[in-house]
Amino acid sequence: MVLIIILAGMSTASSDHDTERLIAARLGAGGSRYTSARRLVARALAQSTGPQSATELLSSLEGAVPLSSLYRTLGVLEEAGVLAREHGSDGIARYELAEWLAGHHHHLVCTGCGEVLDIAIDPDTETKIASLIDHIAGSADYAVSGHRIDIEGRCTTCVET
Amino acid sequence: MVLIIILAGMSTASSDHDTERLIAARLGAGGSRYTSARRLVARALAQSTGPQSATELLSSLEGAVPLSSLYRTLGVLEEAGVLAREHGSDGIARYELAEWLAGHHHHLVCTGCGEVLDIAIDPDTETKIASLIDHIAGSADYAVSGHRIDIEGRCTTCVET
DNA sequence: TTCCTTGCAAACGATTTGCATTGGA
DNA sequence: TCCAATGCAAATCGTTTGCAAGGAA
Repeated sequence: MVLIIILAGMSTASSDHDTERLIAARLGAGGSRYTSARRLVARALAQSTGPQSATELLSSLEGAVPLSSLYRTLGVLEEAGVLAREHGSDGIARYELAEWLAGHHHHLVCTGCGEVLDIAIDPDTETKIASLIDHIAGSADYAVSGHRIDIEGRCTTCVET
Repeated sequence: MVLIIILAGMSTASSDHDTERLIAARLGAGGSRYTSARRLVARALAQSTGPQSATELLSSLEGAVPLSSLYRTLGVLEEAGVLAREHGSDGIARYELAEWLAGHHHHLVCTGCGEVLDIAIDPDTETKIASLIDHIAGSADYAVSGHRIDIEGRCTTCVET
């Protein structure tokens, strides 16, 4: 039996605090400040259930960060390795905390509405998959550094239509 | 031992011919014609080693198809299920033959230059991975319909820098 | 004749950038 | 004080669309 866990963001105060400290340090190392706008964006992403687009962040931040600054913030955080950017099937960029902050996980993508959910596969299964993929590294003429698995399907809302 | 095969496009004349016939039928069923522009695009994609962007296609077609028509062609072919569209980490749309034409495969993505290579994992490994992913379907509240695996790494050119 | 298709140019929307202003160490 | 960060407006760039002309059945 394989278990998957829907990740619902950092939940304990201590891990939140930890994350903040790690981000501040990472930014500081690059000569950047952990300003309030950056804090707001990082917190919003730490609490989301999946990658967020700039527009989605804009509305959840309720105008606290103007669009151009939001993009610049996302750029800085990505540059620093705090965020990972990806593009869904709609071509819109979505951001989430990098794996070293959020943990290794995969995505459940709804082919209907485009919603993306973070999922963690149970360690045993993850180990098996990782080992299969590692084997592949041996035969590819590539310096393999990671993998990403998207599972496609329809969410409970979209499966009806 | 796990083998991977870099797919270099349809190579035999018979399978080329087959592919053309299948595409024509698929388009015809939807009331569309398999015109010369569409033929050119489909052929270019059938011969490529990985998904191609509109711009890349534009240059490989050497102006035979103007940009707006190219986009419309890609749209029609995607709509008909002949092509699959995806977005790489750069956010640019890339197209390739749908799996029922090209076969099930995964991608080797260079994190340096963004190049994407189609790879087929040997059937044994693919079966193992597919079965693990199928198991996941059992516990997710999603109607799972497929999966995609991207293996990230650096190609021989980019690994040096 | 009747639709489908094409191609130019204009429109769009997500993202980026120039530049003057603000703010934190 | 000094350099990073901000925010507005304008610019980019991939992509889409309106519309009139061309082409196949």
